[in-house]
Amino acid sequence: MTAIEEKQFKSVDYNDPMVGRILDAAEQCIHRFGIRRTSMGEVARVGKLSRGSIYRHFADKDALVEGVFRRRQIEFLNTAEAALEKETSLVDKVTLSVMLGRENMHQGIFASLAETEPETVAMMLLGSRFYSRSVEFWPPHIEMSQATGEISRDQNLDLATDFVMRLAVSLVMFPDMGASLESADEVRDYLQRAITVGLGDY
Amino acid sequence: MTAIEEKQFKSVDYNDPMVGRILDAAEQCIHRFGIRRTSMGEVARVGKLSRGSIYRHFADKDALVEGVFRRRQIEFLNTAEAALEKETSLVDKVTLSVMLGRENMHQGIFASLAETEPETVAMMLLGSRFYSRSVEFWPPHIEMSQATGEISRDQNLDLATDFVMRLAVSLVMFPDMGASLESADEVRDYLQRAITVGLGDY
DNA sequence: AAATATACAAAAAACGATTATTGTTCAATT
DNA sequence: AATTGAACAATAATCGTTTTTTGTATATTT
Repeated sequence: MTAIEEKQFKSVDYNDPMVGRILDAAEQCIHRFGIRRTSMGEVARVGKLSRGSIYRHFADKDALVEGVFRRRQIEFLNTAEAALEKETSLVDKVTLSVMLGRENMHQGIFASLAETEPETVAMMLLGSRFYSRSVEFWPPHIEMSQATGEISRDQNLDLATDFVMRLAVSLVMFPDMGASLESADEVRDYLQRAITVGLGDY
Repeated sequence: MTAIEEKQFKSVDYNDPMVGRILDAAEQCIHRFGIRRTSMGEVARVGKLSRGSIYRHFADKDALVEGVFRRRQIEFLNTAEAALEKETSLVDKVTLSVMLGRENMHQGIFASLAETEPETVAMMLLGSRFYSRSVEFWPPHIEMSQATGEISRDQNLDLATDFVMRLAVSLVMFPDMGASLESADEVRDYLQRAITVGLGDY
Protein backbone atom coordinates (compact mmCIF):
# COMPACT_ATOMS: atom_id res chain seq x y z
CA MET A 1 0.00 0.00 0.00
CA THR A 2 1.59 3.29 -1.07
CA ALA A 3 1.59 6.45 1.01
CA ILE A 4 -0.93 8.12 -1.27
CA GLU A 5 -3.38 5.27 -1.06
CA GLU A 6 -3.00 5.06 2.68
CA LYS A 7 -3.87 8.75 3.01
CA GLN A 8 -7.01 8.27 0.98
CA PHE A 9 -8.29 5.33 2.94
CA LYS A 10 -7.50 6.75 6.35
CA SER A 11 -10.59 8.33 7.86
CA VAL A 12 -11.14 10.08 11.15
CA ASP A 13 -13.03 8.40 13.98
CA TYR A 14 -15.02 11.19 15.61
CA ASN A 15 -15.95 8.91 18.50
CA ASP A 16 -12.33 8.47 19.59
CA PRO A 17 -11.91 10.72 22.66
CA MET A 18 -8.31 11.55 21.65
CA VAL A 19 -9.55 12.76 18.25
CA GLY A 20 -12.05 14.92 20.11
CA ARG A 21 -9.32 16.47 22.24
CA ILE A 22 -7.18 17.15 19.19
CA LEU A 23 -10.03 18.72 17.28
CA ASP A 24 -11.09 20.80 20.30
CA ALA A 25 -7.58 22.18 20.63
CA ALA A 26 -7.21 22.75 16.90
CA GLU A 27 -10.56 24.52 16.67
CA GLN A 28 -9.68 26.74 19.60
CA CYS A 29 -6.37 27.70 17.97
CA ILE A 30 -7.90 28.34 14.56
CA HIS A 31 -10.64 30.37 16.19
CA ARG A 32 -8.14 32.56 18.02
CA PHE A 33 -5.22 32.85 15.58
CA GLY A 34 -6.49 31.68 12.22
CA ILE A 35 -5.20 28.72 10.24
CA ARG A 36 -1.90 30.21 9.11
CA ARG A 37 -0.79 31.16 12.62
CA THR A 38 -1.80 27.85 14.15
CA SER A 39 1.04 25.33 14.45
CA MET A 40 0.84 21.65 15.29
CA GLY A 41 3.00 22.36 18.34
CA GLU A 42 0.56 24.99 19.56
CA VAL A 43 -2.37 22.62 19.10
CA ALA A 44 -0.49 19.99 21.09
CA ARG A 45 0.27 22.50 23.85
CA VAL A 46 -3.34 23.72 24.06
CA GLY A 47 -4.71 20.16 24.02
CA LYS A 48 -2.04 18.99 26.48
CA LEU A 49 -1.00 16.16 24.24
CA SER A 50 1.96 15.26 22.06
CA ARG A 51 2.55 16.34 18.51
CA GLY A 52 3.01 12.69 17.61
CA SER A 53 -0.55 11.90 18.67
CA ILE A 54 -1.89 14.43 16.23
CA TYR A 55 0.08 12.86 13.39
CA ARG A 56 -1.21 9.45 14.42
CA HIS A 57 -4.78 10.60 13.70
CA PHE A 58 -4.27 13.19 10.98
CA ALA A 59 -1.97 12.83 8.00
CA ASP A 60 -0.94 16.48 7.99
CA LYS A 61 -2.04 19.98 8.92
CA ASP A 62 -4.46 20.17 6.00
CA ALA A 63 -6.17 17.00 7.19
CA LEU A 64 -6.43 18.43 10.70
CA VAL A 65 -8.02 21.66 9.47
CA GLU A 66 -10.31 19.64 7.22
CA GLY A 67 -11.25 17.54 10.26
CA VAL A 68 -12.15 20.62 12.30
CA PHE A 69 -14.46 22.01 9.63
CA ARG A 70 -15.86 18.61 8.83
CA ARG A 71 -16.84 18.13 12.47
CA ARG A 72 -18.36 21.61 12.62
CA GLN A 73 -20.40 20.88 9.53
CA ILE A 74 -21.60 17.53 10.86
CA GLU A 75 -22.61 19.25 14.07
CA PHE A 76 -24.39 21.97 12.13
CA LEU A 77 -26.25 19.44 10.00
CA ASN A 78 -27.31 17.56 13.15
CA THR A 79 -28.66 20.67 14.89
CA ALA A 80 -30.34 21.70 11.66
CA GLU A 81 -31.84 18.23 11.30
CA ALA A 82 -33.22 18.45 14.84
CA ALA A 83 -34.62 21.94 14.31
CA LEU A 84 -36.22 20.86 11.04
CA GLU A 85 -38.35 18.24 12.75
CA LYS A 86 -40.67 20.97 13.98
CA GLU A 87 -41.30 22.08 10.40
CA THR A 88 -43.76 20.21 8.25
CA SER A 89 -43.39 21.61 4.74
CA LEU A 90 -40.28 21.49 2.55
CA VAL A 91 -40.51 25.25 2.04
CA ASP A 92 -40.37 25.86 5.78
CA LYS A 93 -37.49 23.43 6.13
CA VAL A 94 -35.42 25.12 3.44
CA THR A 95 -36.26 28.54 4.88
CA LEU A 96 -35.11 27.49 8.32
CA SER A 97 -31.95 25.93 6.89
CA VAL A 98 -31.12 29.16 5.08
CA MET A 99 -31.60 31.22 8.23
CA LEU A 100 -29.55 28.76 10.30
CA GLY A 101 -26.88 28.69 7.63
CA ARG A 102 -26.61 32.47 7.60
CA GLU A 103 -26.42 32.54 11.39
CA ASN A 104 -23.70 29.91 11.35
CA MET A 105 -21.67 31.94 8.85
CA HIS A 106 -21.73 35.06 10.98
CA GLN A 107 -20.60 33.58 14.26
CA GLY A 108 -17.98 31.25 15.65
CA ILE A 109 -15.06 29.94 13.67
CA PHE A 110 -16.35 31.09 10.28
CA ALA A 111 -16.78 34.69 11.30
CA SER A 112 -13.38 34.92 12.96
CA LEU A 113 -11.63 33.24 10.04
CA ALA A 114 -13.40 35.57 7.61
CA GLU A 115 -11.77 38.46 9.45
CA THR A 116 -8.23 37.11 9.62
CA GLU A 117 -8.09 35.05 6.39
CA PRO A 118 -10.97 36.02 4.07
CA GLU A 119 -9.27 34.45 1.02
CA THR A 120 -9.13 31.09 2.77
CA VAL A 121 -12.85 31.27 3.57
CA ALA A 122 -13.57 32.28 -0.01
CA MET A 123 -11.64 29.30 -1.31
CA MET A 124 -13.49 26.96 1.05
CA LEU A 125 -16.89 28.26 0.04
CA LEU A 126 -16.07 27.83 -3.63
CA GLY A 127 -14.72 24.31 -3.26
CA SER A 128 -17.22 21.60 -4.11
CA ARG A 129 -15.98 19.44 -1.20
CA PHE A 130 -17.79 21.80 1.12
CA TYR A 131 -21.25 21.21 -0.33
CA SER A 132 -20.90 17.57 -1.25
CA ARG A 133 -21.33 16.73 2.44
CA SER A 134 -24.69 18.54 2.61
CA VAL A 135 -26.12 16.80 -0.43
CA GLU A 136 -27.14 13.67 1.48
CA PHE A 137 -29.02 15.88 3.91
CA TRP A 138 -31.97 16.64 1.65
CA PRO A 139 -33.28 13.47 -0.08
CA PRO A 140 -35.33 12.25 2.93
CA HIS A 141 -37.02 15.64 3.22
CA ILE A 142 -37.68 15.79 -0.50
CA GLU A 143 -39.30 12.36 -0.34
CA MET A 144 -41.44 13.39 2.63
CA SER A 145 -42.58 16.43 0.72
CA GLN A 146 -43.45 14.25 -2.25
CA ALA A 147 -45.42 11.95 0.01
CA THR A 148 -47.57 14.79 1.37
CA GLY A 149 -48.14 16.12 -2.13
CA GLU A 150 -46.38 19.43 -1.53
CA ILE A 151 -44.15 18.79 -4.54
CA SER A 152 -44.52 16.54 -7.54
CA ARG A 153 -44.07 12.79 -7.11
CA ASP A 154 -42.56 12.29 -10.55
CA GLN A 155 -39.68 14.67 -9.94
CA ASN A 156 -36.29 12.97 -10.04
CA LEU A 157 -34.84 12.84 -6.53
CA ASP A 158 -31.29 13.86 -7.48
CA LEU A 159 -32.50 16.80 -9.54
CA ALA A 160 -34.86 17.97 -6.82
CA THR A 161 -32.08 17.72 -4.25
CA ASP A 162 -29.76 19.66 -6.52
CA PHE A 163 -32.40 22.36 -6.98
CA VAL A 164 -33.02 22.77 -3.25
CA MET A 165 -29.28 22.79 -2.58
CA ARG A 166 -28.66 25.50 -5.18
CA LEU A 167 -31.39 27.72 -3.77
CA ALA A 168 -30.25 27.21 -0.19
CA VAL A 169 -26.55 27.75 -0.87
CA SER A 170 -27.25 30.77 -3.03
CA LEU A 171 -29.51 32.34 -0.40
CA VAL A 172 -26.96 31.78 2.35
CA MET A 173 -24.01 33.11 0.37
CA PHE A 174 -25.82 35.98 -1.38
CA PRO A 175 -28.62 37.42 0.77
CA ASP A 176 -29.13 40.10 -1.86
CA MET A 177 -28.97 39.25 -5.54
CA GLY A 178 -31.37 41.86 -6.86
CA ALA A 179 -34.30 41.31 -4.55
CA SER A 180 -34.12 41.95 -0.83
CA LEU A 181 -34.35 38.61 0.97
CA GLU A 182 -33.20 39.43 4.48
CA SER A 183 -35.95 38.28 6.80
CA ALA A 184 -37.22 34.75 7.25
CA ASP A 185 -40.63 35.83 5.92
CA GLU A 186 -39.15 37.22 2.73
CA VAL A 187 -37.09 34.07 2.23
CA ARG A 188 -40.14 31.87 2.86
CA ASP A 189 -42.32 33.72 0.38
CA TYR A 190 -39.56 33.59 -2.17
CA LEU A 191 -38.95 29.87 -1.69
CA GLN A 192 -42.68 29.14 -1.66
CA ARG A 193 -42.88 30.51 -5.16
CA ALA A 194 -39.59 29.08 -6.41
CA ILE A 195 -40.16 25.56 -5.12
CA THR A 196 -43.84 25.06 -5.85
CA VAL A 197 -44.36 26.85 -9.16
CA GLY A 198 -41.02 28.33 -10.29
CA LEU A 199 -41.90 31.31 -12.41
CA GLY A 200 -45.06 29.68 -13.76
CA ASP A 201 -48.68 30.43 -12.88
CA TYR A 202 -50.08 29.55 -9.49
CA MET B 1 -14.77 68.23 -2.72
CA THR B 2 -12.71 65.77 -0.72
CA ALA B 3 -10.50 63.07 -2.20
CA ILE B 4 -12.92 60.38 -1.16
CA GLU B 5 -15.90 62.05 -2.76
CA GLU B 6 -13.92 62.72 -5.90
CA LYS B 7 -13.01 59.06 -6.19
CA GLN B 8 -16.63 58.03 -5.89
CA PHE B 9 -17.84 60.36 -8.62
CA LYS B 10 -15.02 59.72 -11.05
CA SER B 11 -16.05 57.18 -13.64
CA VAL B 12 -14.16 55.70 -16.58
CA ASP B 13 -14.95 56.71 -20.14
CA TYR B 14 -14.59 53.50 -22.14
CA ASN B 15 -14.84 55.44 -25.42
CA ASP B 16 -11.69 57.44 -24.70
CA PRO B 17 -8.97 55.84 -26.86
CA MET B 18 -6.32 56.51 -24.19
CA VAL B 19 -8.43 54.59 -21.66
CA GLY B 20 -8.60 51.76 -24.19
CA ARG B 21 -4.82 51.67 -24.56
CA ILE B 22 -4.35 51.68 -20.80
CA LEU B 23 -6.85 48.88 -20.27
CA ASP B 24 -5.38 46.85 -23.14
CA ALA B 25 -1.93 47.09 -21.59
CA ALA B 26 -3.22 46.38 -18.09
CA GLU B 27 -5.21 43.38 -19.26
CA GLN B 28 -2.21 42.01 -21.11
CA CYS B 29 -0.04 42.38 -17.99
CA ILE B 30 -2.62 40.83 -15.67
CA HIS B 31 -3.12 38.02 -18.13
CA ARG B 32 0.59 37.25 -18.25
CA PHE B 33 1.78 37.95 -14.72
CA GLY B 34 -1.30 38.17 -12.52
CA ILE B 35 -2.47 41.19 -10.56
CA ARG B 36 0.15 41.13 -7.83
CA ARG B 37 3.10 41.07 -10.21
CA THR B 38 1.71 43.77 -12.45
CA SER B 39 3.05 47.25 -11.71
CA MET B 40 1.82 50.58 -13.00
CA GLY B 41 5.27 51.11 -14.53
CA GLU B 42 5.02 47.83 -16.44
CA VAL B 43 1.55 48.71 -17.72
CA ALA B 44 2.91 52.05 -18.91
CA ARG B 45 5.86 50.35 -20.64
CA VAL B 46 3.65 47.76 -22.36
CA GLY B 47 1.13 50.39 -23.44
CA LYS B 48 3.89 52.79 -24.49
CA LEU B 49 2.49 55.59 -22.40
CA SER B 50 3.39 57.44 -19.22
CA ARG B 51 2.57 56.39 -15.71
CA GLY B 52 1.02 59.82 -15.20
CA SER B 53 -1.56 59.13 -17.90
CA ILE B 54 -2.76 56.05 -16.07
CA TYR B 55 -3.22 58.06 -12.88
CA ARG B 56 -5.12 60.70 -14.86
CA HIS B 57 -7.78 58.11 -15.71
CA PHE B 58 -7.63 55.73 -12.79
CA ALA B 59 -7.44 56.73 -9.15
CA ASP B 60 -5.15 53.84 -8.18
CA LYS B 61 -4.16 50.31 -9.05
CA ASP B 62 -7.39 48.88 -7.63
CA ALA B 63 -9.42 51.15 -9.89
CA LEU B 64 -7.35 50.06 -12.88
CA VAL B 65 -7.87 46.37 -12.15
CA GLU B 66 -11.56 47.04 -11.54
CA GLY B 67 -11.66 48.83 -14.90
CA VAL B 68 -10.14 45.86 -16.70
CA PHE B 69 -12.66 43.40 -15.30
CA ARG B 70 -15.52 45.81 -15.70
CA ARG B 71 -14.74 46.19 -19.39
CA ARG B 72 -14.43 42.43 -19.82
CA GLN B 73 -17.80 41.95 -18.16
CA ILE B 74 -19.45 44.63 -20.30
CA GLU B 75 -18.00 42.98 -23.39
CA PHE B 76 -19.22 39.59 -22.20
CA LEU B 77 -22.72 40.91 -21.53
CA ASN B 78 -22.80 42.48 -24.99
CA THR B 79 -21.75 39.29 -26.79
CA ALA B 80 -24.17 37.34 -24.64
CA GLU B 81 -26.95 39.82 -25.44
CA ALA B 82 -26.23 39.44 -29.17
CA ALA B 83 -26.16 35.64 -28.97
CA LEU B 84 -29.40 35.61 -27.01
CA GLU B 85 -31.31 37.29 -29.80
CA LYS B 86 -31.41 33.99 -31.66
CA GLU B 87 -33.15 32.34 -28.72
CA THR B 88 -36.85 32.77 -28.23
CA SER B 89 -37.66 31.31 -24.82
CA LEU B 90 -36.34 32.45 -21.45
CA VAL B 91 -35.24 28.91 -20.70
CA ASP B 92 -33.07 28.82 -23.82
CA LYS B 93 -31.68 32.24 -23.02
CA VAL B 94 -30.66 31.29 -19.50
CA THR B 95 -29.23 27.99 -20.77
CA LEU B 96 -27.11 29.79 -23.34
CA SER B 97 -26.00 32.35 -20.76
CA VAL B 98 -24.89 29.58 -18.42
CA MET B 99 -22.89 27.85 -21.16
CA LEU B 100 -21.33 31.14 -22.28
CA GLY B 101 -20.56 32.03 -18.66
CA ARG B 102 -18.83 28.72 -18.07
CA GLU B 103 -16.83 29.14 -21.28
CA ASN B 104 -15.83 32.63 -20.24
CA MET B 105 -14.62 31.38 -16.87
CA HIS B 106 -12.36 28.74 -18.38
CA GLN B 107 -10.49 30.87 -20.88
CA GLY B 108 -8.74 34.20 -21.12
CA ILE B 109 -7.97 36.36 -18.13
CA PHE B 110 -10.13 34.46 -15.66
CA ALA B 111 -8.52 31.13 -16.34
CA SER B 112 -4.97 32.49 -16.13
CA LEU B 113 -5.71 34.42 -12.94
CA ALA B 114 -7.31 31.35 -11.41
CA GLU B 115 -3.96 29.59 -11.86
CA THR B 116 -1.70 32.29 -10.49
CA GLU B 117 -3.98 33.87 -7.86
CA PRO B 118 -6.93 31.57 -7.11
CA GLU B 119 -7.71 33.37 -3.83
CA THR B 120 -8.15 36.65 -5.67
CA VAL B 121 -10.56 35.05 -8.12
CA ALA B 122 -12.44 33.46 -5.24
CA MET B 123 -12.78 36.82 -3.51
CA MET B 124 -14.03 38.43 -6.71
CA LEU B 125 -16.63 35.75 -7.31
CA LEU B 126 -17.93 36.07 -3.76
CA GLY B 127 -18.16 39.86 -3.85
CA SER B 128 -21.60 41.19 -4.64
CA ARG B 129 -20.12 43.95 -6.84
CA PHE B 130 -19.45 41.31 -9.44
CA TYR B 131 -23.08 40.27 -9.89
CA SER B 132 -24.72 43.62 -9.37
CA ARG B 133 -23.66 44.59 -12.89
CA SER B 134 -25.43 41.58 -14.41
CA VAL B 135 -28.71 42.23 -12.64
CA GLU B 136 -29.89 44.84 -15.14
CA PHE B 137 -29.27 42.33 -17.91
CA TRP B 138 -32.34 40.19 -17.25
CA PRO B 139 -35.48 42.32 -16.73
CA PRO B 140 -36.13 42.90 -20.47
CA HIS B 141 -35.89 39.18 -21.15
CA ILE B 142 -38.14 38.36 -18.21
CA GLU B 143 -40.74 40.79 -19.51
CA MET B 144 -40.56 39.31 -23.01
CA SER B 145 -41.08 35.88 -21.53
CA GLN B 146 -44.08 37.17 -19.60
CA ALA B 147 -45.48 38.68 -22.80
CA THR B 148 -45.31 35.38 -24.67
CA GLY B 149 -46.89 33.56 -21.75
CA GLU B 150 -43.87 31.35 -21.05
CA ILE B 151 -43.85 32.51 -17.44
CA SER B 152 -46.51 34.07 -15.24
CA ARG B 153 -47.51 37.69 -15.81
CA ASP B 154 -48.19 38.37 -12.15
CA GLN B 155 -44.68 37.49 -11.06
CA ASN B 156 -42.80 40.42 -9.54
CA LEU B 157 -40.04 41.52 -11.92
CA ASP B 158 -37.33 41.96 -9.28
CA LEU B 159 -38.03 38.57 -7.73
CA ALA B 160 -38.11 36.86 -11.11
CA THR B 161 -34.80 38.51 -12.03
CA ASP B 162 -33.31 37.45 -8.72
CA PHE B 163 -34.46 33.89 -9.29
CA VAL B 164 -32.99 33.67 -12.79
CA MET B 165 -29.75 35.27 -11.58
CA ARG B 166 -29.39 32.79 -8.72
CA LEU B 167 -29.92 29.80 -11.00
CA ALA B 168 -27.54 31.13 -13.63
CA VAL B 169 -24.78 32.11 -11.21
CA SER B 170 -25.11 28.85 -9.32
CA LEU B 171 -24.96 26.77 -12.52
CA VAL B 172 -21.90 28.64 -13.76
CA MET B 173 -20.01 28.45 -10.47
CA PHE B 174 -21.04 24.90 -9.51
CA PRO B 175 -21.59 22.68 -12.54
CA ASP B 176 -22.14 19.76 -10.20
CA MET B 177 -24.14 20.18 -7.01
CA GLY B 178 -25.55 16.68 -6.71
CA ALA B 179 -26.95 16.22 -10.18
CA SER B 180 -24.76 16.12 -13.28
CA LEU B 181 -25.46 19.24 -15.32
CA GLU B 182 -22.54 19.39 -17.71
CA SER B 183 -24.04 19.51 -21.19
CA ALA B 184 -26.28 22.24 -22.59
CA ASP B 185 -29.11 19.72 -22.95
CA GLU B 186 -28.91 18.72 -19.31
CA VAL B 187 -28.87 22.36 -18.24
CA ARG B 188 -31.82 23.17 -20.50
CA ASP B 189 -33.94 20.31 -19.17
CA TYR B 190 -33.08 21.31 -15.63
CA LEU B 191 -33.91 24.97 -16.20
CA GLN B 192 -37.08 24.09 -18.09
CA ARG B 193 -38.33 22.38 -14.96
CA ALA B 194 -36.99 24.90 -12.47
CA ILE B 195 -38.26 27.98 -14.27
CA THR B 196 -41.66 26.85 -15.43
CA VAL B 197 -42.92 24.64 -12.61
CA GLY B 198 -40.26 24.58 -9.87
CA LEU B 199 -40.73 21.26 -8.11
CA GLY B 200 -44.48 21.29 -8.61
CA ASP B 201 -46.58 19.21 -11.02
CA TYR B 202 -46.41 19.81 -14.73
C1' DA C 1 -6.07 70.18 -22.62
C1' DA C 2 -3.99 66.06 -22.37
C1' DA C 3 0.23 63.43 -22.22
C1' DT C 4 4.90 63.24 -20.72
C1' DA C 5 9.00 63.27 -17.83
C1' DT C 6 10.96 63.74 -13.61
C1' DA C 7 11.23 64.07 -8.73
C1' DC C 8 9.75 62.76 -4.20
C1' DA C 9 8.18 60.64 0.39
C1' DA C 10 5.56 56.78 1.99
C1' DA C 11 4.25 52.15 1.35
C1' DA C 12 5.02 47.65 -0.35
C1' DA C 13 7.84 43.93 -2.41
C1' DA C 14 12.11 41.33 -2.86
C1' DC C 15 15.92 39.60 -0.71
C1' DG C 16 18.97 36.86 2.23
C1' DA C 17 20.02 35.20 6.84
C1' DT C 18 17.93 33.29 10.82
C1' DT C 19 14.52 30.95 13.32
C1' DA C 20 10.34 28.03 13.63
C1' DT C 21 7.48 24.43 11.85
C1' DT C 22 6.61 20.32 9.42
C1' DG C 23 6.40 15.60 8.80
C1' DT C 24 9.04 11.29 9.80
C1' DT C 25 11.28 7.97 12.71
C1' DC C 26 12.10 5.45 16.76
C1' DA C 27 13.07 4.25 21.53
C1' DA C 28 10.83 4.93 26.00
C1' DT C 29 6.51 5.30 28.70
C1' DT C 30 1.65 4.61 29.99
C1' DA D 1 -1.52 -0.60 21.41
C1' DA D 2 -1.57 4.05 21.93
C1' DT D 3 0.91 8.01 23.54
C1' DT D 4 4.95 10.44 24.51
C1' DG D 5 9.38 12.70 23.83
C1' DA D 6 13.25 13.53 21.32
C1' DA D 7 15.95 13.77 17.18
C1' DC D 8 16.22 14.93 12.41
C1' DA D 9 16.30 16.93 7.46
C1' DA D 10 13.36 19.57 4.61
C1' DT D 11 10.27 23.14 4.27
C1' DA D 12 8.22 27.44 5.51
C1' DA D 13 7.78 31.65 8.36
C1' DT D 14 10.05 35.66 10.29
C1' DC D 15 12.95 39.56 10.50
C1' DG D 16 15.78 43.41 9.27
C1' DT D 17 17.61 45.45 5.09
C1' DT D 18 17.57 46.95 0.44
C1' DT D 19 15.12 47.83 -3.63
C1' DT D 20 10.91 48.67 -6.10
C1' DT D 21 6.50 50.56 -6.50
C1' DT D 22 2.95 53.71 -5.34
C1' DG D 23 0.57 57.84 -5.45
C1' DT D 24 1.21 62.86 -5.76
C1' DA D 25 3.16 67.07 -7.51
C1' DT D 26 5.00 69.93 -10.92
C1' DA D 27 7.45 71.66 -14.91
C1' DT D 28 7.70 70.53 -19.98
C1' DT D 29 6.10 68.81 -24.39
C1' DT D 30 2.63 67.58 -27.93
